[in-house]
Amino acid sequence: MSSAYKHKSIEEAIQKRWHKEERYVSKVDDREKYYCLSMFPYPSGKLHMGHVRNYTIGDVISRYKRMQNFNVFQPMGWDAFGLPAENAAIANKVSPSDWTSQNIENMKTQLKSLGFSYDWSKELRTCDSNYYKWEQLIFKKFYDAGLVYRKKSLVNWDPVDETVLANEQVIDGKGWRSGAQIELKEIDQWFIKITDYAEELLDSLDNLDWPENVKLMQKNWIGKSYGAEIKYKIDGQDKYLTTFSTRPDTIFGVSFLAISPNHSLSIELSENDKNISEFLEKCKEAKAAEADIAKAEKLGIDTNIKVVHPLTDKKIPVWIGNFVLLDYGTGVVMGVPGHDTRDYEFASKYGLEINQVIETDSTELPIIDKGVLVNSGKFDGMSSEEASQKIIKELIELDKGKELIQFRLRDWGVSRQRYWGCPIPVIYEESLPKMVNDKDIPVELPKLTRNSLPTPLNQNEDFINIGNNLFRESDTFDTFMDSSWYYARFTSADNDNEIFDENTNYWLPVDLYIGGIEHAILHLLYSRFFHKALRDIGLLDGDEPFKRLLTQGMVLKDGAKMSKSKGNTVDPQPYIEKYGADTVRLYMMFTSPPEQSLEWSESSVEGAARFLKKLWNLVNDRQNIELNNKFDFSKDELELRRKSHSTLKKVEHDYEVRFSFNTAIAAIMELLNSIPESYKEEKATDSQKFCLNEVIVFSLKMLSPIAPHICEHLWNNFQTNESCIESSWPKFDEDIIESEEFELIIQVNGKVRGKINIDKNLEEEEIKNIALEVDNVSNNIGENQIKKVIYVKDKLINFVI
RNA sequence: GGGGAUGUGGUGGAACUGGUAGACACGCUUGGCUUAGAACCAAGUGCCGCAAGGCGUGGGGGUUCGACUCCCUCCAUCCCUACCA
Repeated sequence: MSSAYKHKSIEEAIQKRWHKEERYVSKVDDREKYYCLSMFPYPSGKLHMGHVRNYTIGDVISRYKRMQNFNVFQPMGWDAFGLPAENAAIANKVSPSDWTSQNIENMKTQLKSLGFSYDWSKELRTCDSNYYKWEQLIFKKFYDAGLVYRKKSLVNWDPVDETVLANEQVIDGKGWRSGAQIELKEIDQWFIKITDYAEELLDSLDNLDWPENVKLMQKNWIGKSYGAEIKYKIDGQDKYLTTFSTRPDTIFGVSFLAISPNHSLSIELSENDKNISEFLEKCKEAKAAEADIAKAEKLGIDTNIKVVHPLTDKKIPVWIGNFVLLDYGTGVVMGVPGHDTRDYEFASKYGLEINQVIETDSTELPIIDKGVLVNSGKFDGMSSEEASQKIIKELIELDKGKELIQFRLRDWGVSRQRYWGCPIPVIYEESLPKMVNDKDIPVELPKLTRNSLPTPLNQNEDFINIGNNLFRESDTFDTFMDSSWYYARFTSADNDNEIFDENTNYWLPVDLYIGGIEHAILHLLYSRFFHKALRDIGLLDGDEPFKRLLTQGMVLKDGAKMSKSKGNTVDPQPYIEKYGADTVRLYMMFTSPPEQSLEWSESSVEGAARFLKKLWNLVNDRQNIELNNKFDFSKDELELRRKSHSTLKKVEHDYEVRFSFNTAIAAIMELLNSIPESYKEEKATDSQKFCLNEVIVFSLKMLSPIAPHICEHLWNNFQTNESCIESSWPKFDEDIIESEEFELIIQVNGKVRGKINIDKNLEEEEIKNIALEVDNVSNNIGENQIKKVIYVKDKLINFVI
C-alpha cells in the first residue's frame, strides 16, 4: 500500500532543491530566449486570489517554455510607491518605507511558498533610489528631447486638510477624511508630451499580438478623429472663438456655443459679472474624474456674448457649460441640438433653438446618424460626407476654418502632491525651474522623522530649501512613471553603472506580458510610449515593449474586483497550508479560463485536491520498467495510446495557443479516468504496463507546469533514466492519433436522430445508405420524401424532408 | 455619459472554424465499505413527462438544412474613464 500524499514536506523539499540548484536564475546563452513577465504587484500587505491567478498563469507558461528548451527569464519585483503606504502610515503610525518593506517581505514569502519559478536575483523595488535614480535621468533626457513642459491643471483640493486628493479619495464630492466639500483648483504641474506619439501609438497597434479588445480600447482612447476647426468671430470685437467638430455637415444647425468654465473668456467675464462668477464657483464643486463630469447634471449660463455664424452671419449666443472640458480640443463646443444628444439635452433645458439640418429615415430629434442635408442653403440635398468636404472648402476660402485631425489623447500629467513617490529632479531659482545636474542625482526622498506623518514635500523645509534662494521641486512622480519602464530594467537590474546593458538587448522585447484587464489602457499605453521615447533617445531598441499580451479577467468578490482598497480580498495562505501550493495552483487554473472574470468561490478546491491525491496513488510506489515497445497492441491498448497522444497534442495547443488551462486539465483528468483498472494490477501484461507507463510519463510532464512539486517528486521516484522532469517535453505521434473510424451524427431536419460508427474509407453514398437504415432515422423520415441531403465529411449527415 | 467585455444545469465551466449543448469538476441522491464518521468505491443527476416524446444556452425578433456561435433589438452584471494600482 502506498504512503499518503503529504504536500507540505514534498513542497518544502522541492523548493529547497530549486533554491540550492539556482535552477531559475537565468543567464544569457545561445538558446532561443523567452521573456515571460507578469505585472509586478503593489505591495499591499498580503497576496490575494487575483495575484495567485495572475502569477500562476505566468509560471505555467514559463515552466512549459522551459521544458520546450527555451531560455526563460521570469523576474519579479515591486511597484512600491503609492498612496496606500501613506494611508497606512496615517492609520497605523508606521513609516511608508517600513510598511512597504514589511509587506514586501510577507508577499515574497507567499510567492515563494507557491513555487513560482522567478529569478529573484533580478528583484526590483521602485522605491529604491537605485531604481528611481534612473527614472530621474530618463525624465531629464525627456526634457532635453523637448517632451516635458509645465502647465496649469486641475486637481481635487480639500480645503480643510489642505491637500490634493486622488479621485478615489473624493466620495460624493466630499473629502474622505475631512468630509469637506472638494473644490477644483488649478496648479502648475509637469506634463509629458505623449501626444507627440499619438499617431505612432495608434499605427503600431496593428503589429501587436494582443487581444483585439485591448487594441480596440487603446485605439478608442487615442481617439483619432477627422473634422474641421471652425472660427466664430465674437460680435462687436476683433476676437474669435475656435471650435473643433467632427460633423461640419451640421454647421447650419449650430444654435449656441458652449465654453468651458475654465476658459480664459469665462474667467475674464466673471470679473465683472456676479452671476457668472457665482456660476463658476458652483462649477468648482465638482470632481475631476471624467465619469463624474459626464454623469453630472448639465448646467449652463448665458454670457450675453454673441458670435457670428461663419456661413449664415446669424448671431449665436455663447454659453458657459459645466460639461465642456478645457483640456480636450479648444475648450469650446459648437452646439448642434438637432443632431447631438448632449446638445439636445442642454438646448431643451435652456430653451435654445433646435434646428434639423440632416434628414434620415428617423423622425425624432436628435438624429445622430449621417444623412442628407436640409435647411442648409446651397448644401441642401447633399450627403453628409459630400457636404462636410464642401463646407470645409468654403470655410477655408472664407479664412474661417480648416481641415483638422484631432486626438482624444491628452498629455500626461506626472506631478503628484504626495510624499511617497519618486522626487521630481528639478530646482527653482526665482520660480524658474531647472533640471538638477546629473551629479546630484539621485534626488533622494527624505526619510521621515519618527512618528511624523507623511506630509507632502512642500512642507519639508529641510528638503526644499537648499539655500542661495534655490528651492527643490516638492512634487513626486505619478507611480505610472515607475511602472512604465521596469520591464526593461529587470534585464539589467544588477547593473549599478548603466541603466541598460547588453543583456537588455538579449532579453527584450517581453515575449509574453500577463496582467489584469484593468490595465488595458493607462499602464499599457504609458509603457508603450516610454519604450518609443527611450528608443528615440537611443536607450532601447525596437518599437514595442510587449510582443504578446494576455489579459486576465478580474477575480471578483461580492460582485467587485478583489483589491486591498476595497477590503474584499481572500488570502491564499489558509488554502496553501491546508491543501498545498500545487492544489491551489491547480484549482486556480481549473476553475475558469484566464481571460474571463471570476467570482471567487472555493466550491471545487476539494476536487483539485482529490485529483492530485488520485495521481499520487496511481504513480507513487510504481516504477517505470524499460520495455521493448514492439508489441502487438490490442484494440483497447491502442485506444489508450491514442488517448495519451491526442491528449498531449491538445494540451500543447491549449498551453501555447489558447492559454486555456482549464480545458487542458480536464483533458488530463479524462486521460487518467480512461485507464482500465486491470492495467494497474500486478498481473497486467507487459503491453498493458507499457501503455500505462506512457500515460504516467505524459501526465506528469503535462501537469508539471501547473503542479510542479508533486510532479517532480513523483517523477524522481518513477523514472530512472531522465533525472529532471523539466529537461524535456514529450512528443506525440500523429500516426497513433489517427483513427480508422469516426462517429457519424445522423440528423433529420437538423435534429439528431442517431449516431453510428463508420469506417473513414467509405464513400458518401454508402454512408448515406447505412444512415437511412438506422431505426430511429427511418422512423422519423417515414413516408416523407427527402428533399435534400447535407453531408459534412467525417462528421454528420442531415436529411431534410 | 463614453469605451470594452460577459450572460449556458443547483455551482465553476466545456462545445477551438455555423454541425452531437452540458466535456471535466463541485454539489446532491442512492448503494457499498465502516461500530460510527472521515476517506474511498459504484450508479444516477438540464427541465417537463409513467413513457413515447417535447422543451432548453439572459429576453424578443431574424438569417440558415442546421445557431451557445452570425445579424438586429432590449435587459442585467463587471472593468476602464487620465490622481487606486
